Amino acid sequence: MKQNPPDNLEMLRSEIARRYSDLSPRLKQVASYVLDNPNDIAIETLAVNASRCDVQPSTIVRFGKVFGYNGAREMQRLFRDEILTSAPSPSYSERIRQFQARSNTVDRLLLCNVMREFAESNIIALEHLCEAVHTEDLDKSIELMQGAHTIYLAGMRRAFPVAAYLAYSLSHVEKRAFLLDGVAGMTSEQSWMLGPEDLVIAVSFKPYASETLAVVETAAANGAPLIVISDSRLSPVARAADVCFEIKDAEVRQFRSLTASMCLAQTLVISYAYKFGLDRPAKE
Amino acid sequence: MKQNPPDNLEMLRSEIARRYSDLSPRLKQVASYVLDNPNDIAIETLAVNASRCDVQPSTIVRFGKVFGYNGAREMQRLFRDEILTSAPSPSYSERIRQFQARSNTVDRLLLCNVMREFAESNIIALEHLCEAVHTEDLDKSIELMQGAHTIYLAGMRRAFPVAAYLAYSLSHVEKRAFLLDGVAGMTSEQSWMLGPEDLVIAVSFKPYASETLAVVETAAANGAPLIVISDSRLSPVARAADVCFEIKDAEVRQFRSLTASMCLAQTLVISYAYKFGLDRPAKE
DNA sequence: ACCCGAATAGAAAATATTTTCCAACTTTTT
DNA sequence: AAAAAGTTGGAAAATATTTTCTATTCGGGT
Repeated sequence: MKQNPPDNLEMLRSEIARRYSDLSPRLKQVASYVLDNPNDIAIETLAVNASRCDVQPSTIVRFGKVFGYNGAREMQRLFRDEILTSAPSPSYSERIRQFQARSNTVDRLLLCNVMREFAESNIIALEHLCEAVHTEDLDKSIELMQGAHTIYLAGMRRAFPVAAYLAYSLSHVEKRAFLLDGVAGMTSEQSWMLGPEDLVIAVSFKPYASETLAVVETAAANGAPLIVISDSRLSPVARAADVCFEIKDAEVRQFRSLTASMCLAQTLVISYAYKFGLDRPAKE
Repeated sequence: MKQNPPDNLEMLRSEIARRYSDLSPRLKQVASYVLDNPNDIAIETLAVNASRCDVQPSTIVRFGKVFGYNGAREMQRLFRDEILTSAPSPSYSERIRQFQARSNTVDRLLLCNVMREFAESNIIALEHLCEAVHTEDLDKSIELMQGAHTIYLAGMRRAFPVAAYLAYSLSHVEKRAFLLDGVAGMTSEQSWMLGPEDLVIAVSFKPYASETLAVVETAAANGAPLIVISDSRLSPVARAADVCFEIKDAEVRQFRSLTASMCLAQTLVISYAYKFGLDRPAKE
């Protein structure tokens, strides 16, 4: 038995490729299956995988031992970790944790470090955003935006800048947009008029503002379509949404940023502008 | 027990969201864990997942049953299938190559590509930000912020979200902050009072808003310190600034984003909060 | 054709994981 | 304040999965 089994997938894969020709026939069968179907190895049981490559379960165990592991399970762990750390959704919280562990070792009060820390957290959030947002949701949103006579934007407190940005940039692509800003406490006066031909985009994060919630409820009651941008699909505002974007924005030392939300807002507006045929949206 | 448990992940996820508020406390814990960590549910064992969301294994089984399955295993199957079908797992480099090939030939208007393009531009802008901002400017800004009795924020049009965000987050670190929002065209009424003991932070980009310019001039006339966030040192608002940050934000298809500016804003507030001795800034 | 060592299949044993069940506890109702 | 209904923790039972072990097969060398 080998002393140092490969401890990451990439190493294991090349080791398998390297020794392939020395393997016995059955082990070759296993080898090619393993290389071709890493996800199946990660997820299915030994028995299932065995029958898929037409081999006994024990053969896979032997295969694992040949490459230095104590059994098939130990080898499977590598494939599982690969999914957890990289693939589709590189567990956002995990990456944040790793990043924070790193940035703890440096003097955190040096100003340029604070800046760097922010920038990097925001970058991670942006990378995550691309993976987390479903194309269908974007599609549906654009469709709703096209169909709307007027788009009403709701967002208080931390979400306010996002709503404001949406209102601003929508008017710049020549879409009637109206910010329910609650000036003079007139949110309800501003929102009673919205109807099925309109659209509400509500932005709301953790301590969900009651005004925003009220707008959402009015929208639902009046039959107005609703797009929600929030931090969880479990938020009270997400309930009645036709489309709900769940945004995990960067958090640095208890402070959440808006980068990812703003990026989504931008994407919505520009996609709308292009799809609507404005090849060159009005210069902002 | 329900007759038709959701038979694909997306359905299950929205069902969980829909019924969230009716669930018991422990089941809520499980619900948010499940929505946030689909991959862990797919791969780790019940016991591991249970301890991750601080619950007994049996609670997860109950959770599955509440949603109509015969047990946790049956629900887990959905998460596993998602991984198996969504990632047609050829080797990683292979996938990258495929993606690039696709995105070069394919309609660049495909929505996910628009999103990716934005995210990437913003990432580049953030990376640039770290290099472009001088530590001395940050230092000096923090000092000015500390010295100020009240901080006035000015920003119209595209810059408005940044100013709004600053106003919001400054009040959350217990700094008197006041947004000169121009409601009712009262900018000048709002700004005559600012004096040398205060501080103005003005945010302004290309077609420089006259209101912002007016605020800047009032500040200069009244001897109030001034920090400017703008897209050029040569902008009219930058003239009288004590500190001027020159921000090159991402531009995608004629549209400028605010990511870098927002990131700088965040940095200013947090740095201030920490330097000022609030080891734990008020939760936002 | 026979022997020998390596490779293999398959069943049995060991281990791990999930599910069930019930007593204890909490919350709500009366 | 007591009873009822619902929720929870935890241990025991059931199930599934992996690993070990041995008899058998296979293939090359004599």
